Amino acid sequence: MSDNDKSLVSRLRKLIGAGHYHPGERLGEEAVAEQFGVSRTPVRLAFRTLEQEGLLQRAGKRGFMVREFTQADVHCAVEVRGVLEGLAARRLAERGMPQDVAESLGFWIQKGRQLLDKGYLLETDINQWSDINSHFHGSIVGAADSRVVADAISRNNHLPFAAADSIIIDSEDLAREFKKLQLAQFHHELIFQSLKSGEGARAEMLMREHALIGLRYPELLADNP
Amino acid sequence: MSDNDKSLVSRLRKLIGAGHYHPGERLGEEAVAEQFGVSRTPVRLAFRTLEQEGLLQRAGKRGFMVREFTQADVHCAVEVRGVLEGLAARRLAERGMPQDVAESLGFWIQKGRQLLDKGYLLETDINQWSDINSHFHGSIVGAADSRVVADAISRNNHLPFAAADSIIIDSEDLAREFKKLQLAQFHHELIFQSLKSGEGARAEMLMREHALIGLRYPELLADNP
DNA sequence: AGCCTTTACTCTGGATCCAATAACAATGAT
DNA sequence: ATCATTGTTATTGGATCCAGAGTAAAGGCT
Repeated sequence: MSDNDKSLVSRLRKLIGAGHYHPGERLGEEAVAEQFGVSRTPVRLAFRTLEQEGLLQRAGKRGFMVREFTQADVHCAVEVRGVLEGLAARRLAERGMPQDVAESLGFWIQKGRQLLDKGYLLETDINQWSDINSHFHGSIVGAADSRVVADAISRNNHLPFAAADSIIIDSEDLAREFKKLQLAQFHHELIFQSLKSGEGARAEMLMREHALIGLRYPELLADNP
Repeated sequence: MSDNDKSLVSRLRKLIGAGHYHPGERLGEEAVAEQFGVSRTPVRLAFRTLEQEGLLQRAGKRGFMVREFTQADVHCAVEVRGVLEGLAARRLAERGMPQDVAESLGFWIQKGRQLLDKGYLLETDINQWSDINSHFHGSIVGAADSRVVADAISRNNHLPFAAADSIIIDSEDLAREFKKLQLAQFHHELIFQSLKSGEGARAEMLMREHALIGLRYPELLADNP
């Protein structure tokens, strides 16, 4: 086996997220165990974890099935992330942002500017943006200084389409995607500003709106003038 | 064994919540297995589940320990519930409340009125209130019609002090507790009103404020005039 | 005497085995 | 012919076993 080093849960998570198993498909312990060249025991553990994460659900009285996600589910997951990250941002603003956090956020904003300043988007920029974005969001959540909040966010992020760095980039229309990232970058700067000045409510609302960027903005940014 | 019918996770959950195991205490699989008269296998499954729920955390490289919760954690968990139930309420208000939901909420509000109308509180009323309260909150979350939101809330509620029906009632001062429940009832009625008239933002804010009732209100409701 | 090394033992993770139960199929009765 | 009941099979849950890793303890070396 070549990739036994990665944990079974994360491998399964990836496969499910990638749509390798069809929604509603029933997963047998034996079958998966064999497929991964492993015994049933770790598979049983993994199934329970994936159930908790919401990727699997019990199929009647016996076994598990791949959970089906509707467009509405995607929408809700993003909105849940919005309110939770909004809470984190508000906490941070109300507590006052520590110096090192401000520096870190400033750094990632700077990186974002550098990436977008050239005025267009390349395929290779996408991963970089994803990286910048994760760090920006991660810094805020981390600085909110609450394991409870952080856990709630990370549990929600287990849904593959809910995580902050899961903006779907359409490589066919990099021009539109560029506009989207430009807007996201602008959001980041506004959020940073409000955090610095302790505007809790504003930071929260900006964060909530920012979460929706992948959902509702595409049509507004279309090319047709 | 008398109570083998209840699942191991829920039994452990209860024990941990009740403080039967000390925070930071390390739990050995063997020990717990023996204590419950069961083999190590189900205990291993249970431990992973409890870890996901946030009640246990990994103790270094080996085993699990009971997670410690600070006062700040309690506060955050309640606030997390606030924003999530707030989201549920707003969704419900924006979609328009179906007739059956309105009837159900009205019913529980009526029950609450009946309980409190006599003007004082008895020990025996506490469980009744808890029941009414769970149903009220449950109806709203259920009617929000989103498994993703409902799951996020229920995962947060696994923290024993975060659930909506975990208002700590001080039997020593039933007069103050009566004021608290009266206020909670009033919140319920306001929330109901805003839901009916489709005031999403108001419903959300009321729900968020309502969550805090167990945290910050006690001192305000003290007896000293 | 203190620190490092080595060894022994405990504990967890994975594999296999056994029992219980749910799904399925077949046969018989109404 | 259809439904019910019974028997068979497949699959899951629980128990035990084995191996590997981690921790603690003891002994030796500086």
